[in-house]
Amino acid sequence: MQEKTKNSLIHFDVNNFVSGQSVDCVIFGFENGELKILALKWKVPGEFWALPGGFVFKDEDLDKAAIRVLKERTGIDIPFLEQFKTFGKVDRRDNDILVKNLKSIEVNKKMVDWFGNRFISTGYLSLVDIRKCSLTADLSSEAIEWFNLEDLPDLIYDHKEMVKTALKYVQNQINYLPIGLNLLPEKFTMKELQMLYESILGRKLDRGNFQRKMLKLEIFIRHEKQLEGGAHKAPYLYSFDKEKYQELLDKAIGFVS
Amino acid sequence: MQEKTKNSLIHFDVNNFVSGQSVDCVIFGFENGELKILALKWKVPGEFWALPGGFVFKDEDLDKAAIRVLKERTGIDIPFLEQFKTFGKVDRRDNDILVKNLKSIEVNKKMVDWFGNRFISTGYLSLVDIRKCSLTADLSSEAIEWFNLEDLPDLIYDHKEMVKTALKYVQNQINYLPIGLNLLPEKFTMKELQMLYESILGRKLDRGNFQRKMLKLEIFIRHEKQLEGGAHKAPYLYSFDKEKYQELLDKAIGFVS
DNA sequence: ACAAAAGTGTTTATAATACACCCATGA
DNA sequence: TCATGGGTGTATTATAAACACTTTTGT
Repeated sequence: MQEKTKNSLIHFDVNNFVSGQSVDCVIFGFENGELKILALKWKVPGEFWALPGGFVFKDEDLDKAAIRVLKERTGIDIPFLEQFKTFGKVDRRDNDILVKNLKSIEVNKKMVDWFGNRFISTGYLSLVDIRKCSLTADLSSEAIEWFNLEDLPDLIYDHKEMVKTALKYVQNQINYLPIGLNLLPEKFTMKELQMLYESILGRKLDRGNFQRKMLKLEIFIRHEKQLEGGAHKAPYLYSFDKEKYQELLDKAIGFVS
Repeated sequence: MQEKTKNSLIHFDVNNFVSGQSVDCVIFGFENGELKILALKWKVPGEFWALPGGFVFKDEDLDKAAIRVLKERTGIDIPFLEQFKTFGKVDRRDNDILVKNLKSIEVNKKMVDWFGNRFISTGYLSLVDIRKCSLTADLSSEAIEWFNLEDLPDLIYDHKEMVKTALKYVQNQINYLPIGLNLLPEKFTMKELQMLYESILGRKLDRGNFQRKMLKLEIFIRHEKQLEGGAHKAPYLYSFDKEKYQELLDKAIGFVS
């Protein structure tokens, strides 16, 4: 894009956007048995981390805006994000940080007005396989990084609250919806799936019971054993039977209604 | 706030509002064993029914706006509404209806622009006791009415979808949260509570099992028998033990997290 | 042979479901 | 007294939870 300037914020035309409305994305990733969250570092002096977020075009569906914004800001290209809550407190944006940000870029009057506005932000979430994501921070970001839940840095505005809410949302969903299709590699062990569940729920589960409960769902295909491994019995490899997985999703959603 | 902006569409000053953002309320009521929904009829030629909705003041939290809008448009004064989803499709508002509405009022340029805008609307819901509600339609409404779910008339825009989504939301919640405190009269029979559940879930439940399941929650106070009644054994009257009810609410919410 | 982790089985407790029985009441 | 609906009991099945036993594998 525009190479001559260091910050892409300067170039966008506020007239193209719905004023006062933004979207923010909570992206959960899973790797090495750990649940992680994606954050961007602002290109301003100081340590300002934020969720990937952005604005909504006037002729764009809100859901579509979330997908586009995520793609633009992180490089992650996924066809669906789940809306989980809209954040509408008047003072949800911290003015000090805002001013700092504005000063760091070549502001014009219109931009100041735009950023000075009160914004209502709709939160979207998704769970992704970290290894399938090639991250590309956009021009307004200095860094992009996966953080473990426990050592997530301070986030600007109410973004920390967004993360908490998103996590609760997923924890709740996990009770009646299958999970893992886009989070785990094609083939995985039951141990890996269990670690995913444990990292989302934040507690240990019984190995035997977990295995039986999962297999009873009948959404798995069992493959040959994996050869590599430690000094122990080699575990089976599974993959999702995508048809049955989708059926279960549909059934569960239908059941709720 | 602004006194004269209070009720009528003609008088309100669009400058006071966040542009492009609205709230709509799905209010469920319960009476005579039937679940009902509140709708307003627009003061325009034709039959245009809509959910009670409105706009958000620039210095007002989104949650607060929903409470105020409901009060202004229906007279219902409740301290809390539950946000369930934000509707952000570009074409969610039907332009024909919109134009009809604009023509029926004394439009000025600013108003036309305002209503011509694309609006993103956040849906809020609540469950209320119909007998405790004294309804007062606002000046922009010709009528206000409770409708049975089955004979709900056509609603404008995407309001029918909002109702469906809200209902699913409540059906889902009922599985892990107690319900009924603000929906039933102070004293009620188990039969009445069961009818409430059945009307929300849309299916019959077993009488004996329902009773036992409820009583095991230990959130009820059992009173003396009701004297009136048909040719049968008089049922017990119950009321909610509000402390324990709240405890259960908190516990369930805490459990999800 | 042994430790480690996988696979599977057993036991117990709890919850869901279906339905049966008796009781109180007004007509 | 009898039909009606209310309160309660029981038997069956399903699910959850805790934990034990056996198997495979590399060292």
